[in-house]
Amino acid sequence: MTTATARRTPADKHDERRRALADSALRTLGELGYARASLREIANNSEFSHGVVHYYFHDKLDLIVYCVRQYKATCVHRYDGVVADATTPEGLVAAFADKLVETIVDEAPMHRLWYDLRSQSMFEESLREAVLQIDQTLEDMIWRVVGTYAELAGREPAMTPHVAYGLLDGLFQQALLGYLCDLEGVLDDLRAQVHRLMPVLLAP
Amino acid sequence: MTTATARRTPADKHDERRRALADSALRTLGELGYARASLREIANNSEFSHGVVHYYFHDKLDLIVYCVRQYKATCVHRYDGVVADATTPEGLVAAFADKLVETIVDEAPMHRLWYDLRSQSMFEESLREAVLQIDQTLEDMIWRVVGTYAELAGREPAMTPHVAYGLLDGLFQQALLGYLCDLEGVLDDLRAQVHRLMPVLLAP
Amino acid sequence: MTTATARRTPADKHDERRRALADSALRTLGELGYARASLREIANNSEFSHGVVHYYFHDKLDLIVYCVRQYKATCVHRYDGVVADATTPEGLVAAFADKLVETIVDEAPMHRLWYDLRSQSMFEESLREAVLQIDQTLEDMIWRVVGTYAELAGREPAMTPHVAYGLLDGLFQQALLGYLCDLEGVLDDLRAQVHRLMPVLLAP
Amino acid sequence: MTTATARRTPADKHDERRRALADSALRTLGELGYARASLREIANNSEFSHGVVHYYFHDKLDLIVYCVRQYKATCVHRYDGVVADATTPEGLVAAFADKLVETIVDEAPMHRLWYDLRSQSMFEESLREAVLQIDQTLEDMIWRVVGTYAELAGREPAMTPHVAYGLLDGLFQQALLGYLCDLEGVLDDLRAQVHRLMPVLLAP
DNA sequence: CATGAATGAGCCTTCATTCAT
DNA sequence: CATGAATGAAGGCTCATTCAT
Repeated sequence: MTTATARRTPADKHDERRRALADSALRTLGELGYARASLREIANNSEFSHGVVHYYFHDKLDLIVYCVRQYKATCVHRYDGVVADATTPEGLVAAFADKLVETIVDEAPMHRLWYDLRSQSMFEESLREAVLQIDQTLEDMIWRVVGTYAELAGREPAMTPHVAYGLLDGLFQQALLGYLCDLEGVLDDLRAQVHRLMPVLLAP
Repeated sequence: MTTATARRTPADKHDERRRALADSALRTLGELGYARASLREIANNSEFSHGVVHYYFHDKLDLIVYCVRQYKATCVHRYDGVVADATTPEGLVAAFADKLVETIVDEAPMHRLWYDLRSQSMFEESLREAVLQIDQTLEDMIWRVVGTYAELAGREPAMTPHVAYGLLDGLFQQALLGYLCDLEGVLDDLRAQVHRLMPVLLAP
Repeated sequence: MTTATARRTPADKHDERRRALADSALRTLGELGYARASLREIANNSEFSHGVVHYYFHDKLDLIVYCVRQYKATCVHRYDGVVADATTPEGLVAAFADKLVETIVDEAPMHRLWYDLRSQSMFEESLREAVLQIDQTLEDMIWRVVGTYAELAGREPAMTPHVAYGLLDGLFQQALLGYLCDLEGVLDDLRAQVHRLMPVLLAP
Repeated sequence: MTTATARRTPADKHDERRRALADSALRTLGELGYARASLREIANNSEFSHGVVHYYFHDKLDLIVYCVRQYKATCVHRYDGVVADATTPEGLVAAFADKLVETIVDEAPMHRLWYDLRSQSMFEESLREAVLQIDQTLEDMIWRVVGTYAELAGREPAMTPHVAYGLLDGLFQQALLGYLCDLEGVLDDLRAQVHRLMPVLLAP
């Protein structure tokens, strides 16, 4: 029987280290982007030594994919509360839009890192599998929101999950870019856009 | 009298050279992306020497911005024919959707380069001005399509140019990624999605 | 007979061009020093084209030597007035010290260029002849001051021209360095030092 | 118990490496001067690889400043023996003059490197602090000689440390230049000049 | 004569990766 | 296991010099 105080297996420790390393690396990666973040810089900004990175990750690609996967794994639950707490379609839309705006403000570096990675995957074959997987979980996440919205509204979604995700992601990306460029009003615009878009996603 | 074949001014030659250099560079850039395409590689894949790149461009950023601007300057007229030739709203949508699919097939490397550049601009301040400008011209381009579509349909657009562009760009990006990942049916899907989305862009 | 309006010979024009080019180059050279001043930069900061430099000068060394020679040729007469106008030994010393201070303020870039060149000559064989020649003319210049001073004082110099030049140049160089480093009081110090040193140069 | 042969700390090893690297670099630097000595060449002329130079030094400036500082740190004790062993003023002067001549012969490359660096500092702001510091230690060194000389002679110095250093440095520099130019008699001249100059540095 | 386009060697620096300790 | 020293390829960029026009 495994008790709470049982000695962790080496494999556990290995995984834990990877997680901690990735957590730390995400800060640097989000700040500099994939190409500009050197492994040395990543190690320097962490509590780990330079060599340990290659001990726990095969190479830079391996590290970044792990990092983004780990980050997106938490992302995927960002709207769980929104979905769970919603009682009216309007309320859900409002909470969802607020959450979108909030995450742009709070986690802009993480989001731009994701878009960076997705862009790189268009060039780098070896990134594609991970990117496609992550994109799918994001699509699922969005679809949970849209599905709940449809239910609460008593209507049917008018589009596939893929389209719903594509549309919202396009809007989100534009807003993120605008936010990073210090453009005025992009966050309020995003909120308003989501309010107007959501009803359109449902069949009349 | 100055004929069309009159001696070109030195400034003209200089511009012409930049254009030729950029044309050539776009091939390598589209193949490798911004970070992986070294100026040496770009020069090697062209008829120019290594030094000439620095003779005509101040630095790598200058080159890539010029390249993408030049490419996007032609992009911007891609749908001019679609708009000019359209006689019915359905015809315009069909032609527009076809053109979107066509450019994914024909110019995928250029499109991923653009998304790469836009992602990098989220990290690199110095890219932002150019990216914002280009994004604006693309938005205008899309708006000419939507505006004409509304006119032919005798209805009003239901959203701002910015939103229309954001939505379509989101779809386009997903399709491009799917295409590059050899996913089945993404092109047909894109076509279908556009057919379904366009009416939604108009007020009832 | 050669009139004032006679056509200049090609050789004259050639020399004139060299002079003009050198005059212009001195500005850039004095600003950046030998190693950092590129021929392109020198040409850009002049009214001449890039290629013309190699037309009138064999290479960079040739140019800089010509430049410094030309500058030092005028330097050499800097104290002519001091010498000619002096009526008392004290007056000469005062005027000489003032002139030394003045030239540090007015022509610091030229002086540091000279010291740069002289340092480089310690490494670069091909500079030595020119440097030695210029040093000799400077020594002669200093000696004219010291000689006149001795005459006015009715005493004999107590040291060779070489030593007199070495001592004064050492002081001057320290003052120049201090001046360029924005050290306080270096100019007044130099003046005072010269006042105290000059009598020492004469036999009791 | 920690013995003298105890394991050196990593920091010690790091410093030791820097010292060894600098020692090696000084050879190339003294041969070619600052501008002409590339880091590649410096590495090639050492037992170290190219990359290691950048591992231990931040950049080229960092390296050269460290090198010259290290060299001058030993310089500064060159006349300690002269000062310690002197029993008569004449004896001190003779030993001092001999030592000056000796170091020109033995370490001309190092000395010209110093003058190169000092000249460059007139152009390059970032060198000034180090140059000023080194100059000060040299001034102190000279002053220890002059002070002892005054004591032995039972007289007072007639000038400030700064002036004494300036004068002697001027002479030394001329002698170094002459020596490097293979001029005849410069070393004997220097010796004689120092013999004549030293008494002048003292008040009557 | 004069221009400035073109060359290509070479410079400083960065970096992922390897490996002895 | 972990460290950080070491490597060497590669990158962006500068520049003196050459040469066709």
